[in-house]
Amino acid sequence: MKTGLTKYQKKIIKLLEKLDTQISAQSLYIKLRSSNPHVGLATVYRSLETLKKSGLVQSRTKLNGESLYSLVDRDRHYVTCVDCGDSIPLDFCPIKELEDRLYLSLPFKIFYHTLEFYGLCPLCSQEREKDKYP
Amino acid sequence: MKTGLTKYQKKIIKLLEKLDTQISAQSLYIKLRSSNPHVGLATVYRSLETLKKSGLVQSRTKLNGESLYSLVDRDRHYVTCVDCGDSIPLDFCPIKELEDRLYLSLPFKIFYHTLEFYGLCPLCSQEREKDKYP
DNA sequence: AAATATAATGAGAATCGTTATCATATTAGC
DNA sequence: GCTAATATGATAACGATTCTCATTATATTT
Repeated sequence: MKTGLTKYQKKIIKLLEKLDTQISAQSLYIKLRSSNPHVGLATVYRSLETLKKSGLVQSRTKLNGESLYSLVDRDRHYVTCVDCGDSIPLDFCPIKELEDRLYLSLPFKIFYHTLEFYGLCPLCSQEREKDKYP
Repeated sequence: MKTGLTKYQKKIIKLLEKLDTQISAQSLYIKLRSSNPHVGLATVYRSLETLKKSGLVQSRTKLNGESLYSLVDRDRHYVTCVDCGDSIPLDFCPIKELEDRLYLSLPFKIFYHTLEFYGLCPLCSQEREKDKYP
């Protein structure tokens, strides 16, 4: 057998496929434990690291420093509030075409991209107005 | 005097203007200390946090979890190697127009955006080839 | 200007996600 | 099956960031 992927790397890929959402390493660890009670946290981090380097998994970092992982083909982007940290997904990606052009023009083998917008969500915006005129 | 910015917030803005590059909170702290020997690290983090929330400063997160800060108007983006972590800047931004459209269509007050491409840099790509055929 | 309230600061402890260590277990090559 | 290489688990260590709290500076009131 020569898949190049270890036992847990394969389990993690499967899990990410099933979940079809971004998830933190810690949460992934919890989920993995329910069917593999002896798996260690380090293994999850190591596997994700390897999968990232092999171009199968991508990550984005939340404002609090936590990383969220997903399969590379999830081309989804977010608008994030700098105040409360909440993210809402966008329903389109304007980058695909550009990525293809970059792929040709740079000596870089591009696996994926992240695109995020940061600002104030309606609620936090509203809170600030309240504070101004109490 | 009613600028809304504290003493160190102003110093940090000045410094970021002068540097005209992204910088970590820790490095900013070092630089700030050379002219303000008693400043505390917590103040730097607090100031950056406040400046971010007020839309004057932006940050992006490196693969190792460290945040880099810059003034919001630096519309620069990067291609980052998932292997060595090195980033090279792009000399254009394809998002500006989109951001304006988003600004109108979303109930979000958008301050800035981040856009990053991840993949393998030429060197790391080469290393892997070597490993395959040693 | 003095008195009081409010916000900012500094020093260091605490937190938390992540990474390194190392002994053990598993897998791959022969 | 035997040996070498790789993966794993438990836990310690790490590092960036945040929190705590006593102190200081700033703003507001009198």
